[in-house]
Amino acid sequence: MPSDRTRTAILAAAERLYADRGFGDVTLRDIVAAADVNLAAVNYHFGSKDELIAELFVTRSLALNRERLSELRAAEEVRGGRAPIEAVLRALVGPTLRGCLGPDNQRSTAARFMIRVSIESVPPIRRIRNREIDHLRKFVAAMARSLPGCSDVELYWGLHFALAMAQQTVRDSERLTKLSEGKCDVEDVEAVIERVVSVAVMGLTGGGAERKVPARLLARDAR
Amino acid sequence: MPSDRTRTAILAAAERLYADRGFGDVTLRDIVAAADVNLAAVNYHFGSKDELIAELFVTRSLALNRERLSELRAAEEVRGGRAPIEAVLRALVGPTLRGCLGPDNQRSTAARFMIRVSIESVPPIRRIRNREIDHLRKFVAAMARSLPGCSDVELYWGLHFALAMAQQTVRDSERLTKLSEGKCDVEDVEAVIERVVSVAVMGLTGGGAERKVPARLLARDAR
DNA sequence: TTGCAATTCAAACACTTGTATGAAACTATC
DNA sequence: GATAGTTTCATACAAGTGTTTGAATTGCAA
Repeated sequence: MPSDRTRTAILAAAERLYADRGFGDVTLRDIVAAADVNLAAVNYHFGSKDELIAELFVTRSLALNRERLSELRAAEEVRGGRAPIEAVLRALVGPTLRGCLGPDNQRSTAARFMIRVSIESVPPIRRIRNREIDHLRKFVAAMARSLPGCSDVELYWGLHFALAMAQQTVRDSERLTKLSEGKCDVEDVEAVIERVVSVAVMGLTGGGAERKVPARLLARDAR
Repeated sequence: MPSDRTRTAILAAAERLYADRGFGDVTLRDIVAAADVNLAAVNYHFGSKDELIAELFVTRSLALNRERLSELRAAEEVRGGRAPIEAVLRALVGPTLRGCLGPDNQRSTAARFMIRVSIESVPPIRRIRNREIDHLRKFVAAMARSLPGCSDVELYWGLHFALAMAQQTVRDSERLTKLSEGKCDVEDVEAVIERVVSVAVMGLTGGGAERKVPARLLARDAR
C-alpha cells in the first residue's frame, strides 16, 4: 500500500491553486512549491500534468453530480416522485452556489475549482466533459415531472438559464458587488439561491406563447 | 503618416485567433503567421503582446458600448426618455447576441472577441475593465426610468441576470444544442434575444416581495 | 540619384514550461 | 541487518515563449 501523503498533498495544492488563479497561470512548479514536494513527484504519481487535472476534475465532477442528485431525490421523495419545480432547480444550482459564495470559512475549493472548469475548459477536461449532458438530462426529466404541461424546449431553456444565472453570479460576484456598491448581498447564499430559482421558475411558467407576440414589444407603457 | 497595412493585418489576425481559440493558446507566432508578417512586427508596432491585446480590447469595448447606447437612445427617443424596460434590456444584450449567434456570415469576430474577454480576463485587460462599471450604470439608470417603482437592488440583479443569460447562451450554445438535440434553436437570434429579455423582465416585475416568503417554497403543488 | 528615416527581416536571446534521468534515501520483508 | 522495491531528490533536457538586435530593404523627399 503506497503511502499517498504526497499524492494527496499535490491534489489539494493543485485544486486550491487552480481554483484561485485558473489553469492558465499555475505551473507545476507552483503546485509542488505549495504542496512542499519535489518537482518530479507530479509526474511520478500522476504521469503528467494533464492527468493530474483530469483526475481532479473527474473526482469533483462525480461528487458534484452526486450531491445534486441526492438533493433532488430528497425533494422528490417528499411527494412521491413529483417535487415542486423550485426544489428541482434548487437541487441543480444550490450545491455550486453554496460552495462558492457565502462566508469564507464555508466556501469549498472543490466548488470553486468546478467553476474554473466551467470557465476555462482546458483540453484534458474538454475530453471528459461530455458526461455532463447525461447528468443534466436527469434534471430535465425531473423538471418535466414537476411541470407536465411544459414543452421540452421550454424546459431546456429554463435549465440553461438557471445554470447561467448561478454560474455568472459566482463568476462575476465582484462586478455585481461593485456595480451595486454592496447593495446586492452575495454573501447571503440562500437568498441568492431563491432569487435565481425564482427567476428561472418565472421564465418557465410565466411566459408561454405570449412571448412570441412581437407587436407587444414596443407597445407596453413605461408606467 | 505610417502605412499601417501591417498594423491592421496584425489586429485582424489577432482578433480572429483570440476569438476562435482564446488567449491561452494563441502565440505571437500564430498571429504573425496568420497575418503573414514578420515576428518582430508585433513588438515594433505595438510594443508588446499585452499592449496589442489592450488596444484590441479598448477599441472593441468602446465600439460595443457605443452600439448599446445608441440602441438605448433610439428606444428612449420614441417616448421622450422612457423606453419600455424590454427595449432597455434589448439594447443591453442585443448587440452581443446578434454578433455571436446567428448565421455564420453575419457573426462578427468583434463580438466573439468580446465574449472571450468576458470569459478569460487576461491581465492586460483586467486592468482596464473597470470602466465597464460606469457603462453599466447608464443602463441601470435607464432601467430605473422604465420602472420607477422598482428598487435599486432589484434593478442590479435584473441587469446582472440579463447579462448572465445572454453571455452563457453565447458561451455554451453548443451544450444547449446538444442537450436539447437541436430543439433549442440558437440560430434564430431575435427569438433568443426576446427570450432572454422576457425572462429578465419577469424577474424584475413578477417577483417582488413574494419571493422572500419561505413558507411557499415547498407548498406549491407540482401541477 | 542621393540621403535619410521608416519598416521589414532572420537570427538570436533570455526565460519558462513540462518532462525525463539516475542517483540517493527510505521502507518493509526475509 | 542485508536486500529488493518504492519513493524522493537535484539536475538536466528539449521545446516553446515573448522580446531584442542589427543588418537589409523599402519609401519618399531633396
